[in-house]
Amino acid sequence: MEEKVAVKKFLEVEEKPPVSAYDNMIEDAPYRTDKLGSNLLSLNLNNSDEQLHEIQEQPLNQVGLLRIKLEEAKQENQNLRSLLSQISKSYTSLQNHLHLEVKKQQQQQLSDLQEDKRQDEMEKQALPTRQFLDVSSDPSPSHGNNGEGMGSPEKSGKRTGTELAFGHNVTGDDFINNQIRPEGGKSIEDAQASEASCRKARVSIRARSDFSLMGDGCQWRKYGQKIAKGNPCPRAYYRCSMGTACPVRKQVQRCAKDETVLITTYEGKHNHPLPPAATALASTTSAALSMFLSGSTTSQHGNTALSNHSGLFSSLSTSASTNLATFSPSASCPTITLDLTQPNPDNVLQFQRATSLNLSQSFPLPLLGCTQQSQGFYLSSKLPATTVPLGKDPLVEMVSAAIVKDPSFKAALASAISSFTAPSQNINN
DNA sequence: CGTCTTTGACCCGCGC
DNA sequence: GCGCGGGTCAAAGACG
Repeated sequence: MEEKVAVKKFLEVEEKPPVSAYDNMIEDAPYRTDKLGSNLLSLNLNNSDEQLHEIQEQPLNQVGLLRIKLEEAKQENQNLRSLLSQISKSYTSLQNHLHLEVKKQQQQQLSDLQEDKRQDEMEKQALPTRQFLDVSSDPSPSHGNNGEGMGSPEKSGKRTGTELAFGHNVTGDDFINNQIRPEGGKSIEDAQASEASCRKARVSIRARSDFSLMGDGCQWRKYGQKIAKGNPCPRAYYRCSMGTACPVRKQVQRCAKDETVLITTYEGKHNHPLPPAATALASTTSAALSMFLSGSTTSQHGNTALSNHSGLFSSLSTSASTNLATFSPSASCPTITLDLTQPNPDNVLQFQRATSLNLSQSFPLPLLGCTQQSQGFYLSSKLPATTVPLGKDPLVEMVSAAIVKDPSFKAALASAISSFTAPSQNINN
């Protein structure tokens, strides 16, 4: 009887349906691990002769059924063990790889900085001539004639993307302002407009889900619902209810073409601390948006920062070509759409690489209130080649500590990730 | 009784 | 100016 319960309990863990592609993956892993661990333990404990004898006294069909289930559980147990050892191996090799790449990256950054310094010095030497040319061709007040000397007023404007990228105290808004400022008389208005658009910018996530809401770690209060034109499915409006007067809103709507696809659009900036699950999502989405914003700004203005982001941007652009991430820079409200309905894991990883790169290399844009640079999905065989050292991020630190401490957590995490990378298989089952 | 959801009314921006 | 559509408000009802 106890064994029956144990088997049922064990299977219960596997039956727990994934809520959505994005749904509290990390949050869920410890739960699954705990459950799996305790269930495996109880299975082992119950697998005694005494228990078997007890089972033999039961009607034949029940015993047979239980035996089959027990065999299944044993098989599952074995699978988990092999998975665990496999993951341990990959983890070790990944860690080594990461250390190597981090070292490489640091050396690269150092040489880049030296190169920038050299270029700056050369530009300073050439400046008198250029300034003369600029005054005749460009009436912008920011170029000379402002009585603040040659170098100083341009210092903020002339900061290269590289300098900004490694200035850790630079906010997203500062970054954008700094990028725009050197562009002449309209710079301040441009910066303000950019700031406003940034505040209004939206991140839209498409994910397959049978549920009417995507679990994102935040608490939401519904304040309206509307049938939008061209879509029979109603659009629901939610406001964040975690903080007092938090300005963050989200819209949830099913896709008109495919009702299994849930489109969640976030707008605004949280004014309160977020739970880890929400932080991970917020950082991922804001990183994607910030990259697109910086990419579009730089491409418009032809700033030097482009060279530093081109890799990231092209990487995301490639994603865009596979419909993973698209950007609609509508004048009032730029929106980035992250499509998590694509089953190809390469796409997911590609985006992952781009976002983590951007987060670590450029700046933490707190669009959705992410003040920590926590990336949710770091464990993959295609780990980004260039990231901040593991351990700078509290969440990453926590996860890696958990991995080291508790091997079963690793297995649970792996299964969570595999369910994430193959959403079409798992979510709808 | 407090909190949350529902839903019709209202506001506002945009295009014609 | 008018109509349309998206977004928000707020009263009423549901629920625990």
